[in-house]
Amino acid sequence: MSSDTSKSKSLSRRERESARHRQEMLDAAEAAFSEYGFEKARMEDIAQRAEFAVGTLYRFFASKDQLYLELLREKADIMEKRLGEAINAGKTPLEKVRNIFFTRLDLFWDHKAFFRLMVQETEGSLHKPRLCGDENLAARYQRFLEQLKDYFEAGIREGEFRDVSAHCLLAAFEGILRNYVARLGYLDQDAPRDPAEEEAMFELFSHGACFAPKSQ
Amino acid sequence: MSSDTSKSKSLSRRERESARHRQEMLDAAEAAFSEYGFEKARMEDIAQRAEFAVGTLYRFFASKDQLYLELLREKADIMEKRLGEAINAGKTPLEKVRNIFFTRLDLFWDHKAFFRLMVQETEGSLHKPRLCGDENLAARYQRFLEQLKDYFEAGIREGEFRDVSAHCLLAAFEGILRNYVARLGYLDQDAPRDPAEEEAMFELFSHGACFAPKSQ
Amino acid sequence: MSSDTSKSKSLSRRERESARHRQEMLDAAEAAFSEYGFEKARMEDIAQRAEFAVGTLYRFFASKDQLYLELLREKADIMEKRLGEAINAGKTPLEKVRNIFFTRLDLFWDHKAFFRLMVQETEGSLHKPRLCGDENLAARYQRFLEQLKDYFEAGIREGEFRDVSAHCLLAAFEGILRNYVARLGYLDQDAPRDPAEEEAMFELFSHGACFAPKSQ
Amino acid sequence: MSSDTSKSKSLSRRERESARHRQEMLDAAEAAFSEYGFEKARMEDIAQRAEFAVGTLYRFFASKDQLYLELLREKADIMEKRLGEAINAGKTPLEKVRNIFFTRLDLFWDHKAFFRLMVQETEGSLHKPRLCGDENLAARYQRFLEQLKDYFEAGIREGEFRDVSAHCLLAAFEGILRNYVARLGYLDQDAPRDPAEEEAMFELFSHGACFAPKSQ
DNA sequence: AATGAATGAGGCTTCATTCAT
DNA sequence: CATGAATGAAGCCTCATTCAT
Repeated sequence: MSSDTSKSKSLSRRERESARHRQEMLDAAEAAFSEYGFEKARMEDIAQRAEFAVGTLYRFFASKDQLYLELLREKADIMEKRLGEAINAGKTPLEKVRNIFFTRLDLFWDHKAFFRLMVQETEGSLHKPRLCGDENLAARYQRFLEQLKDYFEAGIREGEFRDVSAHCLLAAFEGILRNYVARLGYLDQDAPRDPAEEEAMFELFSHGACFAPKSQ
Repeated sequence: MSSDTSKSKSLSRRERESARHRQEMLDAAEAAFSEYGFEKARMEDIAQRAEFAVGTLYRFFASKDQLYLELLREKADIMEKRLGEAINAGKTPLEKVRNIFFTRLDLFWDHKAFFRLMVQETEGSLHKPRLCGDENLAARYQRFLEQLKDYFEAGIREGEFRDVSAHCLLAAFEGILRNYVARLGYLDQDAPRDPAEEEAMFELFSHGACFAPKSQ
Repeated sequence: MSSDTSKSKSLSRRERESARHRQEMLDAAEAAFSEYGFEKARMEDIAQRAEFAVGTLYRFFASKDQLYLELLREKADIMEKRLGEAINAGKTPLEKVRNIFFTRLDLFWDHKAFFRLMVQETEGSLHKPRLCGDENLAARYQRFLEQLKDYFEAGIREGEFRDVSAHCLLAAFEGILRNYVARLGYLDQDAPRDPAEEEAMFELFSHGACFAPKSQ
Repeated sequence: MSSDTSKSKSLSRRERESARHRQEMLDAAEAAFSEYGFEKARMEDIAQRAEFAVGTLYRFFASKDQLYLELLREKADIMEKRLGEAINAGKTPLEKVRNIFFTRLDLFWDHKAFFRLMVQETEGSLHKPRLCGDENLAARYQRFLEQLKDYFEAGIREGEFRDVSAHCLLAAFEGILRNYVARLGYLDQDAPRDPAEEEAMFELFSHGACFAPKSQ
């Protein structure tokens, strides 16, 4: 990854340019897909945003599908990395879960366009062929969910979570988080970030909407 | 709403046939859109499922967009009606909210294909032109959300809900419900209905994932 | 094939039209491919010649390749049929060979455009993927050549042909015939049919360019 | 024709390099065109085979068409030269014809890839614009055929050939030769050279497939 | 001269929509 | 009303050619 120190400079002028262009295309694609959705976004839209000709896109990505896939992969890598760190930073399961919650919100604010895209395309589409590349993104998300479920299970054993089936916890967690993000990405598009609200959402996840029942 | 008793009898042979055909087309459209998504579903797919010719579709619906819209409108009407009844059946805000939760689950199990469709197309797409017909479905959903928010606000005043901002309550509620439904519609497609699980989800909404803090 | 006498008339209006249109497209394709070659002929050229829109071609043929293939198949069927009859009409191997020679010339004059096409595309291209459909046309031609070779072998045994290896006879025969046809199809495009010349060509095949060596 | 001895020495280092590169490109083009055919061969294919960049091809050849043309010209020069020598080496018309036959076979075995190309592209394509450069290759081949025809005419006058119209002799000769070569270039691609077979083919040209008729 | 990234016209194909029967 | 063949605009992709380095 960062191992070409000496020679990289000789090969680099071109290579760096190339990498930058590739990134510009991915960014343009992110914007276009996010705005129009995968189907409606035209390769020419993307090319124009990236300020390249259509043909140039095809020097970097074999097809529209492939471009989409690489975009997802790139983002997934970033998120997996940051989430991994966040998870490690938490000691107890609850801490881990909490870190996941807020890190995903951080990620949302850093990659808003991409989350719009995810919301549009991911929700029920994880099993769509388009999203199933070699390293299957759906599977990646599934794996992440499994991991998350493990924390819930651990948390239950350790008495941090109530004794509800872990996959219900998971569903509630994901639901609250994803819906909150979807709302911010669409309906309240221009609302600024509001830490208090975020805290409230997590609080709702942990303690619910109602007052605690008497005995317990 | 329901019946035009007097006039229907004179024209009815024809009218009833026509209405039946129209319904068959809507059903076919529901199935096709749900399976392929809006963009990928072809008018011919729909025609075939409905056992009509393509041209015939156009006698009933001006365009693919319009067909989609009318499908959504039809379903929205059904849901609005049943939800209205459920709401009326509840006395307190909490009861209303609870009824909404379970009635929407009932609706999911009665209109699975349609919910798949909603999950695919709705989440972030409510503002998409396609969905914005004359009577704006997005607006309808918004109106429903406003109403729901009112119940939360009332519930807060009446001490049934904790004193969290109503729109956070709303977001948590919608998130948990929608995500649960999305999961059932996609990942666990063949799982049978599980009332205990549904109850658990609602319980998570009301009392959260963690044990109640001591003092409160 | 010819079994739908009674009912065919009711279904036919459309079906016959359809068959006619299909044939018009095949004819247009024959002309276009023959004039420009497969690669350079555009689907739009074909559509224009057939006086249809491009899209209409695709109701009948799945792709340009497929259209080409069906064209070849259609012609191959015609030729196989007529050649079969010609072969049967000959008693001795020599007669069969002679009949093949002249029937192929008949076929040339009846399907000039197609022969131009064959000359362009067939010569060395029989093994090209494009030409290899389900019923492999290259294989069909090969099979025909095998059959022809059998007649040469039989003719050798029966003393009608000189004792040269049959595949050399075959090569000479095909060479003379195909080259003659190629010439007529291209260089002397407007020359009228000349039976004397045809006879001379066959005579050259049978007795060669030089006078017979003395003793033999 | 052959050498610019004086001037070549001053510029030669560069010039020789340049000439060598040009030749490498022509060879690469020969290979690519021969394998894929003119249309399907990409300039990049050629560049890669030649181990140059695409742009460099354009320093030597103005266009793909031009490159093709120059390739043909180069080969045509070689062949014309060798055929000229072969012709001169023959005393009588028959000897000349015989020499042409075998020299063209020699040329085939020395330039197999090119003959594959010829077979693919030449047969009926001599009148194609692509092949019609300034010095019109079709015309060159025509001129050669005219010359060949002259030998046949002379041979007829001198009693070496039977009294058939010279252009029929020509057609038979070319047909046998070209078809034999096409066969070797495609179907029996890996067959080794077989002098006996070659002799048999020429023998078939001269004395035909059948036994001589009694009286003559 | 050499490079190879960038260009963009042009081809194939799809599919919503129309219309003659 | 029903039909389904026909239409043609629009999208994806390829590749000959150019040009800044």
